[in-house]
Amino acid sequence: MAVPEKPSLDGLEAKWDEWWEAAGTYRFDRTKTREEIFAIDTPPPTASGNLHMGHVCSYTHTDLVARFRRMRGKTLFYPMGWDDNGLPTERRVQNYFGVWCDPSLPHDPNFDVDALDRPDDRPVPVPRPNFIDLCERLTAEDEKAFEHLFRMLGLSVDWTQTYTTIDAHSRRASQRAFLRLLDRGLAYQEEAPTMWDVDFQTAVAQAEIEDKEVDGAYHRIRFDLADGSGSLEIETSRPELIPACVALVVNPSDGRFAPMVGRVAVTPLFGAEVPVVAHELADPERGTGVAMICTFGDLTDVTWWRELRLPARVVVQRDGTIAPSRWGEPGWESRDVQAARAAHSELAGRPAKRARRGIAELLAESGHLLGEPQRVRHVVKYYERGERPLEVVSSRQWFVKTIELRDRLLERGRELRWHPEHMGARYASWVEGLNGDWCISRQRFFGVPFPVWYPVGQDGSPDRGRPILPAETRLPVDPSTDVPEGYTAGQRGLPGGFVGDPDIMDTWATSSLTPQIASGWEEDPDLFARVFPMDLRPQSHDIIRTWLFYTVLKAELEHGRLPWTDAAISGWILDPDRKKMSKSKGNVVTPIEFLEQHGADAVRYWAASARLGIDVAFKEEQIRIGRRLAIKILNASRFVLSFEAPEGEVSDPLDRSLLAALAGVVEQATAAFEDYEHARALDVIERFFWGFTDDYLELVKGRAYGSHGPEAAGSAIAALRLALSVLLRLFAPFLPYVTEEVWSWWRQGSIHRSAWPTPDELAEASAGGDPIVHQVAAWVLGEVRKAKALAKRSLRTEVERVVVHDTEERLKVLRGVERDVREAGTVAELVHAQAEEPSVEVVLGSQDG
RNA sequence: GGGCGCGUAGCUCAGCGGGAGAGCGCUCGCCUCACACGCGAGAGGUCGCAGGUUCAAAACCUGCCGCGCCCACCA
Repeated sequence: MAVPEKPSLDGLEAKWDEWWEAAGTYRFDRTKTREEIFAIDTPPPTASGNLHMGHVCSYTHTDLVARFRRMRGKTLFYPMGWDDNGLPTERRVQNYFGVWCDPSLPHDPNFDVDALDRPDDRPVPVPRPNFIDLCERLTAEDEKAFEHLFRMLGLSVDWTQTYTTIDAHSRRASQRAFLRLLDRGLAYQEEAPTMWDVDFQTAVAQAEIEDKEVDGAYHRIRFDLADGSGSLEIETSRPELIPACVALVVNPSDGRFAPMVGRVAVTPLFGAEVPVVAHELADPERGTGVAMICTFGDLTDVTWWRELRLPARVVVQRDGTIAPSRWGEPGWESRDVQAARAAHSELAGRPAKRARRGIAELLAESGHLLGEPQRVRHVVKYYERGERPLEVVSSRQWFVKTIELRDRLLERGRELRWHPEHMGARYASWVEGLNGDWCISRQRFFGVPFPVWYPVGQDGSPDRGRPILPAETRLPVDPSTDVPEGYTAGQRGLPGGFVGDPDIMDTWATSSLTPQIASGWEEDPDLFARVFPMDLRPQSHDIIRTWLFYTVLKAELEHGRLPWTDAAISGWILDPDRKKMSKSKGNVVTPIEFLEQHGADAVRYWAASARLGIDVAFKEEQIRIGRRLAIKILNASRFVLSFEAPEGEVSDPLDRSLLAALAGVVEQATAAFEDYEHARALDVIERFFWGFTDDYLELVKGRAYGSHGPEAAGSAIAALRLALSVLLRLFAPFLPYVTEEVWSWWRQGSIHRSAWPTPDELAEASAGGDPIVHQVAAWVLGEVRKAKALAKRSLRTEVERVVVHDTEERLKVLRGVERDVREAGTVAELVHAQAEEPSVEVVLGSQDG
């Protein structure tokens, strides 16, 4: 036993992190069976980003669960991942090395980025495999910094189980999953209108789209009927799409326009004849009740176009500009081709927004624009990282079937245990609102390529209908540099040869496999059987529709089951003004500073006091409170352990009372942890602990020092030590450093591998103990202290006499603890008086300075 | 428009059918042999509003107001 004279929190992080690493305290034990293992699907943080207090908070939440389960006897499968696959890394590598990824270049085995030929300042094109190497190299540095922070924070991760989302293993898993879906007809490619970002020039999925409210204007426009018998009016915020108009639509039940259905209107300026059609989705309440159908203004247009079998006249190009005029060609017939060309030439080449102003002028001149455009604020779809509104563009993309699985996915959502429970509603509303299959192809460069080649026909064009696929054993492949079976490299791109699919997968196509990637799916069947499906997915609520949803989807498609049983959803950390913390607002504080300044336990205390699922405002004050608690544990422990372990056992009613109350705390804390209510567990434990130090310790101090003989002292000391052992273990998940430090003063091994306390281990020592005893004693002591404080006297002041008025029953209880109360309150005489209403009279002694 | 969550002391929040609570902050006092990085005490609230259920409502029901988020709409 070595209790330091002046215990301190300083340096505990470095000391114990090293010790735990050396001792393998958190190492996974793969000899255990599935039932003995608790497996966590740790969120891989984005490399090339920054870790902020939100990460600290949510990763701590997960660690609390891990440590609790470990002490409950489970072996933890608690890996870490780094998400280095995606746009952030791509951009960072481009800027850092001054390169860009060109998948058309062949892999260069002797590539050396420092020896690149740089004739000017322009970025240098780099083959994809080499670009991926650069990504791995650069992100390795981030990952080191992240690991340092997480270690310092005390995450009980098994660092030997680390993976990254761009490494060969992850690419293999992503490609294997894709090939299997393809084989089963669950993945397919199709030329179809999809949401398209005109700046990044890639297709995007519904999950990556966000709404933004922007300025716009409604233009009221007149369409004349072809036979000259009248006209219809529509309202649109996108008049530049008039050349793409292929029909006008009204609701079939709308009596106002019933006679119009089936007739033909003429588009203003362009003179194209378009039918007036009817469809349920046309809303009689909106605008004029007549809408123009364009190819394509939004997804409703796509639905109309598809269901009503309308022709396509596409005018918006992939870069967001208006295409050149094609009036007069087949499908672009006009009553006045010259006029159509003239009008179109005013728009061609312009970005949509500028074309809009141009056409508004033309419409005003021609008299088709009715009144002034009406300025409005309206909602437009944006790519989450994009700067311009999304367009709907027709292109060939890979899709994964989701719509036909909707009911099963909803069922899985109900099967999953959500913490907090109401987060399940977000999943359900997302799944219910899905409007199409998952578009998984991206026209980007850095990411997992599709493991697909196409034969090139004699005309030199690839036959996308007959993909050439690699055997699973060849994965991962990069079709831009690898050659399919039966071909030679020289045949790439030539008639009779082959060509690789140029696209890469949505980053979520890989992230959605984290349970499989971490578990060694198809590569380590033994490990897989022991940890999959996992127990817990921890994550924040903003990525329920992406990470959580796609992971459920992939597991359903591949395994027909949930990838985990429980999902723990963390909230966000807001700055003290309750605004979301973000880099752009410049209110992000670096976690490492807080860890250095206050200590990991203090920071963890702050994180642990936030419940799952709720957004919390960041208060540095809360961290200081955590530090205070850690220091208090240090000092209280030093005091308790300053007494030699006694011979005797717990016999005093006060001591038994305390331990009985503690047994109740153990029960409550355990139940709270089981319910993923770590904040409630901490609250219960902490509340007891402060009562323990403020009241119990003061009450038994004298007795422990031997004021009433060795037997009485022995009872107190035995109770103190037992309580300390239990309390340290209760605190261990929250404050791993200080509890380990104290544990090392008097126990063998790591506290984090010791057993979580149970009421059973307190049963004998607390037998017959009644919590009321401790309460009565603390009450009388409190009244005595109050009298001293009100008299502005020192707590050491002698009290001449205390008269306690109370019921016979409680006075009887008091008798049993009287000596402790008198000693703690320095009371000379204690008198009992029976009464219905409890009260305490305190007579202080003469002034004693 | 639909859904979810939240409105309790100056601040952050717990309580969710029978005493209105904690911590911080504030005020006053205390070097008491574990701790002055501490200890003790005090002040401070028509529990968003209005109805209803109940012997009893901060808690349950209904409606309203306010805040946040998710989904949908984007003619």
